[in-house]
Amino acid sequence: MAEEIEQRYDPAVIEPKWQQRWAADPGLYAAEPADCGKPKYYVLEMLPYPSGALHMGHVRNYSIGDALARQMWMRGYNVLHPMGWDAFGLPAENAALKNHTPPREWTLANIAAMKRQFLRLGMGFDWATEVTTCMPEYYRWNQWFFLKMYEKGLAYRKKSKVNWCPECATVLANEQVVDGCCWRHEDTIVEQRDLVQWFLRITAYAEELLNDLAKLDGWPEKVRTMQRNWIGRSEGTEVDFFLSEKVDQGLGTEGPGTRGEGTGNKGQGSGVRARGSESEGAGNREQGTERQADPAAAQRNDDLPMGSQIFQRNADLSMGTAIPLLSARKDSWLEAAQRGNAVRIRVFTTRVDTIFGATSVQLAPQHALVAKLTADNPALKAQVDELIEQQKKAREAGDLGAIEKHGIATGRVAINPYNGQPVPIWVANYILADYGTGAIMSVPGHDERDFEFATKYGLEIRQVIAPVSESGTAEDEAVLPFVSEDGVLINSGEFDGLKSMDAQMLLQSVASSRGFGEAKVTYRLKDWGVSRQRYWGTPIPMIYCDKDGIVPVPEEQLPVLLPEAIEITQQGGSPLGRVGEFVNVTCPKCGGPAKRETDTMDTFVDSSWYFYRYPDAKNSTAPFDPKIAKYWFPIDQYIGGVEHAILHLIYSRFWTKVMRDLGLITNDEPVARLFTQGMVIKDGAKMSKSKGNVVSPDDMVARYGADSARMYSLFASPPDRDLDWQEDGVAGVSRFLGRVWRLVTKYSALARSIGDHSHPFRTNVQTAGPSTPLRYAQEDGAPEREARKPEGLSLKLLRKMHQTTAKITLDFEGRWHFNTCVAAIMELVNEIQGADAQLAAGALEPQVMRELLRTVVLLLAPFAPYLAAELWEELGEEGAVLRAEWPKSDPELAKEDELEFAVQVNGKLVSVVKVAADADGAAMEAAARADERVQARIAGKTVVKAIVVPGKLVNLVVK
RNA sequence: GCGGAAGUGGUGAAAUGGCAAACACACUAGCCUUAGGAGCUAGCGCCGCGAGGCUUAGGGGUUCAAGUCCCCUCUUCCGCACCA
Repeated sequence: MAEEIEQRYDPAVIEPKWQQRWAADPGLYAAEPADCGKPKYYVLEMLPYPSGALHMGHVRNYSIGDALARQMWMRGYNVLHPMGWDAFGLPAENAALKNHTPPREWTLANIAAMKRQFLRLGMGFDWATEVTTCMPEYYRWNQWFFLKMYEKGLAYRKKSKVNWCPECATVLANEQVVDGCCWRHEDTIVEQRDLVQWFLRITAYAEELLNDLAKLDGWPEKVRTMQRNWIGRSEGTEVDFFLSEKVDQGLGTEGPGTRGEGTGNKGQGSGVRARGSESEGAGNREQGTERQADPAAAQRNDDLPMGSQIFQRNADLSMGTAIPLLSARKDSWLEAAQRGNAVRIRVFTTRVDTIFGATSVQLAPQHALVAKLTADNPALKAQVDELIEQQKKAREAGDLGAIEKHGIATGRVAINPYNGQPVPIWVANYILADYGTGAIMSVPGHDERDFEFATKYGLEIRQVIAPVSESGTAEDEAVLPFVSEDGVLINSGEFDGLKSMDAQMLLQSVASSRGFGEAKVTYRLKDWGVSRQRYWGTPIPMIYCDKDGIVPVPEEQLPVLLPEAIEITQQGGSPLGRVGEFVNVTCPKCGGPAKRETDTMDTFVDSSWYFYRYPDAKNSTAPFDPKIAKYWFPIDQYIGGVEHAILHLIYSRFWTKVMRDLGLITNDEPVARLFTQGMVIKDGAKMSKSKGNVVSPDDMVARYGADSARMYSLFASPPDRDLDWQEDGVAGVSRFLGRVWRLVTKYSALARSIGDHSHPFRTNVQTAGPSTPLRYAQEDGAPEREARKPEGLSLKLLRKMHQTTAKITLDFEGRWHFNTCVAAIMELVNEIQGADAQLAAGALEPQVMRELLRTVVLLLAPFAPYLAAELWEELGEEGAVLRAEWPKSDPELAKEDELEFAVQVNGKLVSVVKVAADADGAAMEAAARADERVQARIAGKTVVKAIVVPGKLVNLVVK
């Protein structure tokens, strides 16, 4: 009786037992040195933030990575599988406010708690290489990197408009603003503030970050697309329009930064006029003309060689002659404007070929020139302020794209440098100050947005691109706006007849040679603002001296330690600013009194390079040894949530390139293969406290054991899809593991009874390296034996076993459908169990039984490590199952000797027929025609055609 | 609006263009009794007593053959969104 009770699968007994044994063997999950002779495999899961408890998303993430790591160990690789803590960050400060626990204490306690969870889950991490980013041993290297970047001009300070989260009381990077709100506080609208901030010059690598995406063929296309969009490269042209009057004698050659005082008086009342102009059609053009202050511009028509044929219409472009001719031409109005230092309005456009269709210039409300133009015109300024307000509201609501277009005519006029034509200057709420130059030329004939705007305000719409007909000639008729770049220029003076693309190049050359523009590549990506006005982060190692200005902390003085025992508040700027002994230092240059930077670094700095630290985690003289990094990098497989597709992964790529240029590493990219797993959801919704649908891993482990929780998270759906957590499913997996346990314990004595552990039924015995997984290998030292062909039940079960092994091995190689892997093991176990009556009667030789049970345990080992360890021992095997050799599938034994195939008549399934496995197509067809049900279907009809797919099916087409 | 992914039983899901629904969950019936979050047997897409027919969001197409490929529509999720 008592014995019977003991014979139940009880993870609550098995798992703690093995957890203890593993804890006593710290080398178990340790990677070996580079010269171990094995191929390396670096498998990494994204490190968690130590919030205090793991959630189901973690369990899933780490179950995937751990299964992979374990399988690679079994395949003989030198596996690095580390873990660490993304330990800086705001929640620690919030906790400090709430509970009066110092952030450090709170964080370390959380780490301890979560580490216990990891250990209880049986995750195979090498804790000897643990990295905790809030420890000085780690963050000193953040500071070191910062100094290196400062030396190379990659870290710089500037005042700028920044995203400010009132809830966090700190600045956010662009990447951390989601729909106008804080990424941590979805309901908190991000404000814009002017602050002096430290930036990392990620834009210096924009081109490489973009181009190298092409190399990352082991990354999901989705992530690459997201990064491509985020970088947002756009090729175009910057062109100066000239203000037809001088705003300020002394200045005016800059674009958006133009300074100067508006003359003001001329603009008075123009805003009112703009509204009135709606009914005037093209009247604005006249308005511009009459306001022209530069007499030279009035001569434009005489200056333009409208009829001259610098190159022939529709003829091939001859740049070589065209450029010098055009460049040498002298337009008196242009010369006058340039000589007179006329104020330039620099616009960015990707369609400079449409510039003859520009019928206005549109400025962002926050464009520097707008302030000058409205300085003496309160009415106009009030209207501009309204546009700014609209833009701000739209930005906050997150739907800048849906903003209703509003604009105001300034009453001023700008001159198109290509033809001297005046166009009115407007201010519009759909123009962004921080993209391009903050100003555009509006071409309503060939741009959707400009068309909408021009229609609304009655601005002129002029067609300058004609679609090309099939015969290659220009068609003058087109529905406007015609936005295609597949067209030829019309109404564009001497450029008429050029193809759009050719015209872009030519117009660019003309602009640069005549000094009013240039080709320009613009990125959406902005430099990475890393200053945070918070305490719990890496102090920025900079000192401000009245005499010497900005002075970097000398390298030998690192780390700049975070002071302990300070009061955390969210008021009055950075908490460090109130710690006198931290702030007040002596200047490293002059020895005089100076002050430290009191901002800390964005925590994404920590996670940008933490994985380089793992292989050399104890290094106290460098962030890591380049030789060690060279061996381990790039990471072979990185696994994490898709929510890090932009932030973490683009920063990490940037950091890698910087480290490469510092000579620390040789790889261009940190990660060869990236896998983004799906979310864990419950009842169709993301788990969250507010929805009350959170499932705790501790609960699951307590009720069903770690193996069941882990295996369910792999079984319930393929890893890239979302997983719906159903507790009944966990129970089902637990029952399955119970069946395995009963099966193995029932026959383990039999399996153990054989002293000779060689395998009687291996047909193509040969030694195989880790990279040839499907080949068969003999166990170490065992003598080769004569192959025997198994029969009957042995054959049936061994065949299933070899088929299962092949399927799972293949899945690990790439497809990663671990759900069907688990299902396959279930099928195998079901089949063995289905023969239990025969097994109990002794139908199998002990060797076969042993081989079956042994293989089941080995196949289970990546998914249910505790049970596998227990049963491995139960089978009398020595050593860790983790280091046992992954089973090899023997194709001979996996092969079926009977073939079942479908027979269709006119594509409809009629029968299923069996033939010998080696039957050819003719034999299959004959067997198909002989089948009764098939006969009934084809009787009295003619078989027109017979499609035979060997090994698959026969389809008889009849009439 | 643009781009991407997805849509299959009561549920999670499976299926290199070749027998749709493997493996589980839930459910139903029966057995067992150590009455368990246990085990075993059988059933379980829909219609139909049955023979048989129908079925992968809806509609079209390609093919001997389509859940799978192509086109259109609908729905859900994700990303991007006046980026000039």
